Parts: sequence; structure tokens; C-alpha cells
Amino acid sequence: MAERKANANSTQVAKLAGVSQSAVSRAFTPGASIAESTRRKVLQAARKLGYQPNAIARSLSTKRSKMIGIVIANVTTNPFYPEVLDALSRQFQQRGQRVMLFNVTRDQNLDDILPQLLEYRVDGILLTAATLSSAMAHECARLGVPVTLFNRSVPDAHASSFCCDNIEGGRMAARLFMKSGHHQFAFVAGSHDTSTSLERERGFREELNQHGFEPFIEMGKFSYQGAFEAARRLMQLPKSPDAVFCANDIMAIGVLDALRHAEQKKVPEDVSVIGFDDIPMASWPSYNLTTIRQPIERMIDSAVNDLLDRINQDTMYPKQELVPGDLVVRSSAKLPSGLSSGWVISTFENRFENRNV
Amino acid sequence: MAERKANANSTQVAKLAGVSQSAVSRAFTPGASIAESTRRKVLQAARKLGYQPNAIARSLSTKRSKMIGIVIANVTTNPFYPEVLDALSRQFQQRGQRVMLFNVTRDQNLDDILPQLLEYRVDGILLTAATLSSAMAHECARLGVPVTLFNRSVPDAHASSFCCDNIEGGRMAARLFMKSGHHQFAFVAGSHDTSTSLERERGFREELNQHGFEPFIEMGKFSYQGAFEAARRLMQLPKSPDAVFCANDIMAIGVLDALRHAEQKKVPEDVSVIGFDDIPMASWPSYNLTTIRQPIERMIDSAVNDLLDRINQDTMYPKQELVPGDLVVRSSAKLPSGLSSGWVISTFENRFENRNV
DNA sequence: ATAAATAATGAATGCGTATGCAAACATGTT
DNA sequence: AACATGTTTGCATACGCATTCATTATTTAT
Repeated sequence: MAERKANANSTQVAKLAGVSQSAVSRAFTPGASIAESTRRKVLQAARKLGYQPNAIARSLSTKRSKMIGIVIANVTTNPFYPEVLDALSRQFQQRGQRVMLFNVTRDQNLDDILPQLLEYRVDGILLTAATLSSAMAHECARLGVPVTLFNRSVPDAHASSFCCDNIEGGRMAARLFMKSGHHQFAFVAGSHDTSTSLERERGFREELNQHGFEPFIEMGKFSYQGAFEAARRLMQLPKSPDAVFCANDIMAIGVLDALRHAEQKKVPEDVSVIGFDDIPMASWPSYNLTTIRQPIERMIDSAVNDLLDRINQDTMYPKQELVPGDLVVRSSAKLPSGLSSGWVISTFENRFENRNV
Repeated sequence: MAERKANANSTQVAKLAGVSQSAVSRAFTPGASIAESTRRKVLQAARKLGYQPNAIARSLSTKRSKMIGIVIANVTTNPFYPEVLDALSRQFQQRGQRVMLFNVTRDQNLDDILPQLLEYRVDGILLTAATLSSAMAHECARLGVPVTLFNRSVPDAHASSFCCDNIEGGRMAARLFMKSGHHQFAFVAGSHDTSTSLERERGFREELNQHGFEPFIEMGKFSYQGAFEAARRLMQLPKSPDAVFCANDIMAIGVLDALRHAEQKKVPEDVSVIGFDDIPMASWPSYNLTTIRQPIERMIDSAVNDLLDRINQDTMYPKQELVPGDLVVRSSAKLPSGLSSGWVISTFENRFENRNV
């Protein structure tokens, strides 16, 4: 049924308008040298034929596809990523770039994906998942395709990277816990090979270590269910923790549910829980999660600007940016004196007086 | 810094391999007529130059972009859509199609978006958001670009459509409520111009009407917050409802939270709540939501197959498919005798004996 | 061995646009 | 009227690949 009548092309429009094909091209190129009168003639003919410039042909000719490749993962398991994708795609659309999306699994090798993007000559690549192999980073550099990492640390100097300050985030969580008098700490990790989880763990542990504490570590596999089970394991321990920091909010929520519904614990009376991200659900009254907020909009703005700038000016060097997170105080963690729920704190207690050891 | 060394092209590879450009093209075209020996020569030369075929040029030449345009909305407000996007993108990737993503707001006009897709000569379009204007449907038909709607009813015969049976879903919710002895019903709508919300409302109301009941209607704006407020308004009513059906799960959860945390109601003792979709959170112990499950995977499979089939065979007609939902019985709604939590029911009580009027 | 069929190859062309270049045109200056 | 300046215009070509067609190499059948 679909007759696949090919779209009209610039030559046909030219003929109808009584001008050359170049004129048609110029009529659709902002800033091109063309008289207003001929432009009108062209546009009129174009309308009559239902003509629309062919972006594929334009890309071939200009060597600019106006497409950005976005690689993402965990869209269904972590509500943080739909937010990231939403902001990213909106930004790029708004700035005249199309988005070619690749949805990968966390363990999937980027070395199979990136070539598919490069094949389409995307103008730039934004990675929010998986880690960039050094070989691929070089390949992109060789082809002059800028790469920006979001929430992933940079493998070498060939790519830009925009990260929340995970280490300081972990430290803030530790300080809040200590300040409210906790003694037994635990960290629920996401995975053992993701910089976000590792850095949050490191900050948390280092701050605790400085005051003579050592956290238990459990694996939550970056998922609600994984964290749910991790929490149950934690509660089996002889000295079960009274303060649990999770590598992200969705796991914190899993932990909360496990504590309340499977372990008959009260939060925060029996156990305090802190998450990371500040996803929308964190503020729902069922959870009221104390968490470290990632300033998504600001981070995305920076990342998008960086990538587009590097696309337009070959001279720019990649940039590494660390954005501080905010401690959002709600009620899943005991409050130290002087703090109350509802506060958002940018720099929490750089120095901490240890009253518990 | 990026020197933007253009990628090698087939001519350069040909020269190095001592063959013609055609041979290079054939070496990369599965099923083309080429001797195994020359193919090897070509591939070796290609590897040496870091050559990768240019998909843009190929698209121009073959008039197939191997790209599918996906239009989606509500990615951040409704966890159902990340699931849809995840399944869709995975399927297309797996079947060798790239995905060009457009993220829109619910009120955004598709007439501005579709031309941007058509400009890139996508092979097909999959819409999960917004409604297709008749003009645009014709435009796509004219250009021979098949369109498939997911969870949206079809505007005319030019597009395929894959929908959950929303009307029957609404009926099932009504039957379950009536069977457990409820008397005051309410529906929390998503919007007044979305077929999903309208159809679910219609099924719900029609089934109630047949037994002499009439539901209150409140607007929940397809969001947690909107539904939260809708629930509070419902509870102000002189005869406040004891059975609330929501147009989707995220609103049902908003209603649940409002009832429990703002209205001191017990669920399901004081009020029963049913949702629609069966998003992952629905099974979390904090909510345990009784809901109508949309069989996402099956629906997506059908939609993707339909679209790809229509891309490959111009002769196929668009298809309209209605997929039945399943009633997933958990514990946010009172159980009628004979039912217990944990059941999944495909066809619930087509005939209902009204014991309450 | 030879004819007939098949497979492999390269030259040439087309896909639809952008753009450098030179020619044509318009405008203003002396 | 002659000239300088600036603006429009069309021609021709390039972008990188796929594909048709005619030609040549190879295999198969007789």
C-alpha cells in the first residue's frame, strides 16, 4: 500500500521554481547568499512539492551529522537514569542535535557499541554507562569525535568527564551518622567495578577510619532487590549495623523496605539509612529518605555545553569537572542536635568532633 | 587538539588492497558476489587503515537509514515508560536498527517533531506519546514511512496500533471492587485527552453503571503529586469513596501515600486502591499494589515485529491489536471471598452477581 | 577438449546536498 | 559614462557508498 513515493529533491524544486539547485540549497541554509525574492520562490515551490531537505545527504556533504550518540544503562532499575536521559535528550534537542540512543546492560562491552555509533558519524558521544576502554578512547580521538562521560571517571585524558563528588558525598554520610551517635556502620555497594560505587564507599570508609570505625560492606547489585537481600544479610550479623549508607537511592529504598517489612526494624529509631542521588521517590512520605543529592541539571548543563563546544571548536581540550553534592536531610537517618528535617546542606561538617570513641 | 583526520574511505582501502572500490563495497555487503580471497585482502587493508564503512553514505545510496524514530514522553514521571523504552530500544538494537530518540512533553505538538524525524529519513516511526494528527499520518503515508502506535489508539487507518485492552481493564477493576462489597467508587484520571485514561475510565464506569453505581472522578494529572492531591480532595467529599481506581500505578501509589500519610486511612481496610500497568514498584512491600498488568514484552514484541515487517514489505497493511491485561491481585484492595493475594488473573469475572444493591 | 553456465571484477553512474569559483547583476561613486 | 564595490546566481564538483552493466575468469557439464 505504501507507495514509497520518494520525497521530492532539491533539483525538482529548482525546476519548478525556475532556479538552480544551488539556489534551493541556499534557500534552506540560514545565512547563505540568496535574494529574498528567490528564496520566496523556492520556498513556495518546496511547499507545493512537499519538499523537505534530506538530512542524510546534507550530513554526507557537510561531514556533520548533527547527531549525538548517547549510551545509557540501568534505565529500568534506577530511576536516576531516566532523569538523566530526560534532561540530556531535552538539552540536545533544544540545541538542534538529534539523539541516537544506545541502551546497554551494565556488563555489555562498549567496544561493540561505539563502532555502531561511529559508523553513523555522530558528532559527539555522551556516555552515562559502562566504561570507556582506552583503545576506544583513542579510536574516537583519532576520528575527532569528542567523548564526554557523565558520572563516570575518565580513563585517560582523551575524554571529558562530569562527576558528582562521590568521595565527599560518602564523607558527608559518614559524618552525619557519627554525629548522631551511631556505632556500627555498613555500606551497601552497587558493584565492584563502578567508579561511583567505589568512590562513595571510599569516602565513607575513609571518614569513618579517621575516627576509628570500620564499616561492613555488602553487595546490593545496584538494585532494589539486591539491596533488600543485602539488608537482610546485614541484620544477621552478630553486631548488626545501626547506620547503613547505600551507593544509591534505589538501594536505600530496598534497604528501608527490608528493614521495615522483613526485619521489623524501625527507621530511623533502630537503624539509620542514607542514600545517594535524590531521586523523586526519595521525598515520598513512605520513604522520606535522607540522601546526597546530585545536582543533575547543573551537571547535565555542563556536560552538554562541554560536548557541543568541543564539537564546534577543534582546539578545545577535554575537561574534568567534579560537582559537589548536597546533603538532603529528611527522616530516614537520626538527626544530630542542631539539624532538622528539610534542610539541604552543601558542605556538611568538614571537621567532626568524635564524641563516641 | 582533535585533528579530525577524516576516516579512510572505500577508495583508499581499494587502492591499498589493489582492487576496485566496488570490491571494497562488496566485501562489506553480506551476500555480495565476491571471492573469498579478495574479501580477505580487502578486510586486511581496511584493518590497516582503520576503515569503517560510512553508514550515512550507505543510507544515501540505499535509501534505507536503518534508523527507527522513537517518540516518547513521561520518562521521568511514570516508571512504565522507562520500561517501554528499554524494551523497545533493546529489540531494535538486536534487530540491527538504530534508534533516534525524541523525548517530548505530553502537550508538545507532534507536528513539530515528526518532520525532524522524516528529515533523517528514518525507516519507521514508533510513537508512545502524544497523538498523531491526521495530517502527519498522511504525510508519513505519502513518504512510505510506516508508523506504529504503542498504547495509543489509532487516528485513522494509516498507522498500526498496539494497545492494552484498557476498557476491559477498567471493567475488571470495577468487578473486583464490587465483588468485595464496596459502595462508593472513584476514578483518578490521568488527563482528559489521552485514550488510555479515557478508556480505562469508560470501562470502569460502564461496568459500575450496569450495577447501578456511578464513580466520582478526580484528575490526577498522570503524576504522583497530582494523584496525591486528588486523593485528598476525594476524602473531603461527604460520601468519600472506599474504592479508588487509578489510571496508572504511579498515581495509585500517590493515592496510597496520601491516604496513609495525609489522611490516616488504612489500605485496604478503609479504602481499596487499584492501579494500572504493574510497574516494578507495585510489588514492593510498602505498596503491594493490586493492579492491571500490561504485558509489556508481548506488546512490544508485536509492535516491533509489525513495524519491521511493514518496513520490509510495502504490501502490508497496518494492523490494530488489542492485548488483554491481567489482574494482579495483591493487597491494596480488599479481597473478595475465594481470591487471595498473589494471583494473576487473565479474565476476571465476566459476569458479576451484584450482591450490594 | 569444448561449450555452456556461473562467479567475480571494474568502470561508470546515481543517491541528494553543499560549496568554491567565476560570471552576471545591482548599486553607488566620481 | 566609466568604474569600483558588493550581492546573486549557476555550473561543476565533491561527499562515500551501492549497484547496474558489460567484461573477464572460473567452474561444470558434455
